[in-house]
Amino acid sequence: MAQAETVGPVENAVGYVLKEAAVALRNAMDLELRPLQLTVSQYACLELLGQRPGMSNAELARGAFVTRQSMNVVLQGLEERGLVTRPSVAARGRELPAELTPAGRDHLRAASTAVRGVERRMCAGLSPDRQQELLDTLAACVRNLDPR
Amino acid sequence: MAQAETVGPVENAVGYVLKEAAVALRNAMDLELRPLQLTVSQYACLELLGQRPGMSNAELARGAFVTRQSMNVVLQGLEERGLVTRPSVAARGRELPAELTPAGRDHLRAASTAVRGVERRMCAGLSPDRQQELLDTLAACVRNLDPR
DNA sequence: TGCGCCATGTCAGTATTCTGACATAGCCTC
DNA sequence: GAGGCTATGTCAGAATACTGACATGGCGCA
Repeated sequence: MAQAETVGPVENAVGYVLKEAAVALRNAMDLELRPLQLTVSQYACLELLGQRPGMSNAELARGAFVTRQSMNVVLQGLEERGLVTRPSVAARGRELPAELTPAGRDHLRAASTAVRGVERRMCAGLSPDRQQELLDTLAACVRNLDPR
Repeated sequence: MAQAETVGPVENAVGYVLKEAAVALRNAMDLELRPLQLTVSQYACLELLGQRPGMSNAELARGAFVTRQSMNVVLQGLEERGLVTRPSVAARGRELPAELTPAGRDHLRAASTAVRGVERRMCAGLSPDRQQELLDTLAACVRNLDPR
């Protein structure tokens, strides 16, 4: 729309569009998860536990890109609702391996379907090759930023 | 690494990697902007104003993907530090067009350089064509999610 | 064995952002 | 001109995530 000025409009900056896409995805997910009474963070926690039961709080935090403290709040909420269980005492070290309850698995199944629908909608019109390249390119960006 | 289970590991989901990249970028930007005493939101506000002076609070909020209330807090902080000015009364309607002060322009120049360095690092090893395709693909994702 | 080092869980406080609500100004239609 | 509609700025409150700090458990090395 507008002509490039000194350095170019923000709309053409990779970082800007990346942020825009992430926000759009989050909003769309939030909308779909609201009927299930789940926040995006809570869903992320359930999904991670569904794919790898027994993850500790710290592992879940790293997997969901939040701090241990934040993830602990999420876990407490899920525990109170009976979707997740954690042993009260650590069997080894200090880690408390979390697991889904049957109710948690049910919730996850519905949430996972909803989220997968959002992803499908987001990638509509993109060929499998193009989707794979998006995945690879984003992974390369992460690697490039990771070291420092 | 791990074998695909029922639906595949999260690491292969577009949404997951998108979030990962957005977080990595935000952290990297935060690290570069910290010496300048700027948060990412504050930088976004300055950058938008630098490219289009006179934007209102609501316009800036949309441009930075936050609410009007959040952007207002950001603007107040920048105003107190003398980086941004706003008229005390609206000349037309209720909009208060914001503009950079000379000090704001100086800050923006330094911040912009730093952020551009981060983007360059993020896209290191990606051909111009690949960068453009990333931009286009992300824009397509945004469009696909936007309607609803 | 003893020590330093790192990771984990947790407590407390802070910061940032959001949702909800309200009054007001411009615009459009009747 | 009157009324509805939308957009804007703003106030208040809640939710969420963060930083800082601490004690504890496992691990490696002298």
